[in-house]
Amino acid sequence: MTIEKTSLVNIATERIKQYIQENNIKPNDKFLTEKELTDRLQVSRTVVREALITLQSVGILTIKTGGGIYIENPNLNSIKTILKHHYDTYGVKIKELIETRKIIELGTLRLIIEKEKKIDLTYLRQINKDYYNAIINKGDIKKYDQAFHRQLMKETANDTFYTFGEIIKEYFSLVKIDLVQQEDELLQSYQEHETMLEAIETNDLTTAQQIMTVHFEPIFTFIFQMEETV
Amino acid sequence: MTIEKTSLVNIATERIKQYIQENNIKPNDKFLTEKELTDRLQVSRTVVREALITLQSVGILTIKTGGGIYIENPNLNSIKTILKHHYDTYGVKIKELIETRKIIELGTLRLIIEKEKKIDLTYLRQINKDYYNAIINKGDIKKYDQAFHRQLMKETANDTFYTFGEIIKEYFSLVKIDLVQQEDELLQSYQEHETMLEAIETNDLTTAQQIMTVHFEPIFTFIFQMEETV
DNA sequence: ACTTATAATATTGTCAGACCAATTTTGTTG
DNA sequence: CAACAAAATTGGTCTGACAATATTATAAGT
Repeated sequence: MTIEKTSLVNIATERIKQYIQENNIKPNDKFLTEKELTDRLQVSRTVVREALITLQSVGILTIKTGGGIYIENPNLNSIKTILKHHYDTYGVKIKELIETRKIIELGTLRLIIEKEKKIDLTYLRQINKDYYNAIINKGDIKKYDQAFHRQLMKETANDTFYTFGEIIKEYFSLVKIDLVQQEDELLQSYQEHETMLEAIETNDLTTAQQIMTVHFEPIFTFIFQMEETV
Repeated sequence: MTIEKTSLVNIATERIKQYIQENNIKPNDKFLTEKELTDRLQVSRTVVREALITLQSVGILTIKTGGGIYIENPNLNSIKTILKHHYDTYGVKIKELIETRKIIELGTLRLIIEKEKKIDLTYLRQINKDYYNAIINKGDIKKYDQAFHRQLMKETANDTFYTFGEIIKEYFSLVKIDLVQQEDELLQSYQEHETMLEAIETNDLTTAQQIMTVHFEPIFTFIFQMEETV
């Protein structure tokens, strides 16, 4: 497919990846040392090191000074790092990002409701109650709002979707939007959460998505105003 | 946030990234040479090289043998590479991936229809016509089907969404699904495309999404059968 | 026997210098 | 001016050395 320019580092990198897969080496396992790799691959330590650094930077393994090399956990942190640089360097159109986020949230509702299995609404209601208390007591509002939406995504019982959702949320969080909301607006937000849960309970996708759309409106309004003033 | 263990390579990597951003160096621009970097950063060539390789592996720059170092285009190919390894090593639940894909496609329709601006339906109809001909003449069916869905995503006029969609599609393409469809099924697929375009034309989101759901049914059926036989 | 402190060893981090390979630049020639 | 050749530039790989850190082995004390 892609025409890879052959270099010893590239070859070494591929062979190491292959070795990890074929030998079914698990995350957190200790990997071979640099010396063992130079012996096996018959290349210089320079080449081995550059290959290892490449693999480290894409989150496949971690190198611990003096401690050896280990297989990294299959989190997608390296993707987040890439997106962060992408954001810092090229920026992103905030409106586009919010639209994307909205699509994900609407999709979350669809996946939940289309699933047959009933979800744990009690926990979601608990989170929303914490959210309510945070509003009243001037607590960490954002924390519980995020927890609510994250838990919704988890309830899709779709790890793939959840992972992509997390990546987009991470990307989203790079945008610092100071959406100062009054208490009454926040309470309405709390109420929308509640209504959404009811809609989920009755498998009413249309209503749930409608509420979610409303839920996103303040932020769209905010962006619209920002773009106007500029 | 993250506690970075200080190493010269890490420092060099960060400083190079910073340099790129501060000096507003554009993609495809020629960057400093290894020598210039060793002079500026006052570290050995080894450290500079390892930093450069790190940055290359996350798609920030490319190193051309003998030709110098260049700023990479802001594509997200490195993310695709990471996902590919992730897929090869840990696999993915196909059903989850298809669900995710479906959410994206449904979101595509929403974004298009919620936009005020009219889209270029002529081009989409042309692609679908090519799709039709491919079916009749036993041509490259998949190609035109993919082109159709990609063009739809483009019409959202949301680069961020499009990019994420492409990443998911790329991830999706790793799964080799041999969905052997008969000519009549393919023709129905063609017809669904056509109906979708009509729904878009009349801003009928509900119908458009309904057709898209139907459009995905054969593949879900296929997966369901596969899971049953196992 | 068990813990703790210390020494020895292993492993990664950085450096310097050399030579090779690919590319670019320069110079020469027609 | 164009085409080719030579030289210079630039990245690719190797070797050997020493430093910094982590791990392991050893010895001492209870």
